[in-house]
Amino acid sequence: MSLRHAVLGLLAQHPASGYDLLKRFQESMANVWPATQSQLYGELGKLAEAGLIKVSDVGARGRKEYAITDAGRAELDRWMTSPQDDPPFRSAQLLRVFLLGGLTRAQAREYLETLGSFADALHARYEQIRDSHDWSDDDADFFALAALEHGLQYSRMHSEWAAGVIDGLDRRRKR
Amino acid sequence: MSLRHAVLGLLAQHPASGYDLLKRFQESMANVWPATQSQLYGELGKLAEAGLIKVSDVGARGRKEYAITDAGRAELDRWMTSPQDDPPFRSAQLLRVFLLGGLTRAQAREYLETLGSFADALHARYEQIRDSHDWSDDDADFFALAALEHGLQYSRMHSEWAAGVIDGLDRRRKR
DNA sequence: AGGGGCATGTAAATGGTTACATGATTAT
DNA sequence: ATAATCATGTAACCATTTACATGCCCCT
Repeated sequence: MSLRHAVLGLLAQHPASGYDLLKRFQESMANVWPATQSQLYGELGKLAEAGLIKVSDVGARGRKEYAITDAGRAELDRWMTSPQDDPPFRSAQLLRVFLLGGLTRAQAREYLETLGSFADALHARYEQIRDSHDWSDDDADFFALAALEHGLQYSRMHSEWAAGVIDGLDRRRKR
Repeated sequence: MSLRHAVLGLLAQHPASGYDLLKRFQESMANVWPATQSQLYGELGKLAEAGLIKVSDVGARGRKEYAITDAGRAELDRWMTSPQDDPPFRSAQLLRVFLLGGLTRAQAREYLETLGSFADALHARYEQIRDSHDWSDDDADFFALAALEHGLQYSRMHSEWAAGVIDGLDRRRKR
């Protein structure tokens, strides 16, 4: 149900076409909630059918501009204040950690090193976004930066955690 | 594809019935990859049909014990060393952060406080698991503790991050 | 005239959620 | 006897992924 609300939230800022939304989406929210082009167009259709958005203009090349309706605003508001029914946290990386005992020590160590590298690469990517984008001081950018900051802190933590587990493994081995 | 491999990984440790697996699963891996009873039984059926596991024994009350096959071991091994095609990270909580600019300052602040409280509650739950469970010093528990440690670090980081954003919001307001 | 970007969709398959449904055994 | 626990499944629905498919408009 989250993509639906992401779309609703973007349209609450101002009307846009699917194509517009896709671009705005991919360079911001897609980092915390990936979605494909087909999914986005699918949601637009469903939202329109449900009366939460409506076609506000039709332009060249069949471009359809959508605007949020009052019902849509109400639904968005409901969702914004309901973090308690968000989908649960899932991580295949951590799932694998539970099964590392079935691998050799060398393989387990290698896996943890890979996780560390992934986290470092992600951190670098986030830094690059932070430094290359030019941020305004409006609310939207303040919150986008807050989300980015979360990514920076998390990738750092993740990398350090992996290093810590490797240390623990090495110490274990020596006993 | 991850639940499938979680099941395979548990069966690689030793044979078990769906019912056994469900219990082992819910108190460990379910924290990083939730799954329901129906899903688990469904996967067992599909895995058996694919020849990755087989029924190794049938007991009272229609109890079916499953064991991993060689093909299953091969598939597990492939997955264990392929973190690069894990499903992407998703967080509805962070998605909402991007849309906080559409709320009043008070509402945005309240939302961030809620996130902080959720994180604190999660941290407490993890501490409780750490302290109430009695851990052996075998590999399985070493890695389960490593995953738990990740949870502890993450919930702490998340809470502090939320507090930091609230601070930023308050400072912004004063200018 | 042709290429790149604008613009929208459909279909099939897979995975996850929720709700329902049933029955056997064991311990008190 | 009866309640708790053991034990397995089905069905409908929704979300996500992947692949396919089409065509217009603008700039050079």
